[in-house]
Amino acid sequence: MNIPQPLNPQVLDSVTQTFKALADNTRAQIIYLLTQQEMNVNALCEAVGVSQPTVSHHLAKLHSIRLVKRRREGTQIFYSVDDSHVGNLFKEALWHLDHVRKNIPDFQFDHEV
Amino acid sequence: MNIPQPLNPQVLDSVTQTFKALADNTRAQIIYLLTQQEMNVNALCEAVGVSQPTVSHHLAKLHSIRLVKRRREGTQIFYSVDDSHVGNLFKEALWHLDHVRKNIPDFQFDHEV
DNA sequence: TTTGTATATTGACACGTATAAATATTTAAA
DNA sequence: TTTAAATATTTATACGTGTCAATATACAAA
Repeated sequence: MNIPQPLNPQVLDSVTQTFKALADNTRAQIIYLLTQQEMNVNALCEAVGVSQPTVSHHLAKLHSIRLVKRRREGTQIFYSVDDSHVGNLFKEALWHLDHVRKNIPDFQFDHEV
Repeated sequence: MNIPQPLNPQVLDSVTQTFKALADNTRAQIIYLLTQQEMNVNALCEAVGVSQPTVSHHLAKLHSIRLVKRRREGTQIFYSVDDSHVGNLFKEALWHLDHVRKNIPDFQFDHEV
């Protein structure tokens, strides 16, 4: 029985960083909203319900690993997801949860998206 | 300009929990190995390079949210990924990183998987 | 330049969690 | 029942990070 080769450390780090970016309620909500349409910082603050510095802090992190891109328009800055894989990541997660819910009836998962 | 409706809190929590499970080098490596083939705890310890209690701790977490399933064979317990979406999540993350690498040449990402 | 608005950065704090050592549990074999 | 091997649990510790308040910066209008 041969053991499969582990993922090389640098790729592993990159993958983990990507998942870390989505592993927080605030950032996940931000990303979800941005998969729907581009939004500026203030709109995100109201929609997500956290302070402006907190939203900016998260956006900086998301932008540093290229999960979102930005576009200036006067004093405002509009953010949007950087590529389609970001939305796909979300979809796969939701599908997994759907799989779990179907196979384990009393799993805590409220099903309206 | 209408603001999209945020993801409902319970679904958001579930999604975030799923990403949290992959947002750690040790767990991500474990999941990656298990997408290749089922393995027992000891084999995972050696392959990942952390202590047995640590591996068991992570496996318990991964199992609690149904990312992995287990099968007993004598004194050993073999773990494997619970459904195909788990592997797909990984693939989407790698594709995103590939997209980043292509569009931003000097992005720190070593490209052999 | 001055004023106002939008966004970014800094600093401090509280909380979650990854880790290993020690211990407990489970199972099979003697 | 005793012994050994595999896995799980408990405990304590150290580190990372999400949050907001205060402040700084960028831009546009007057």
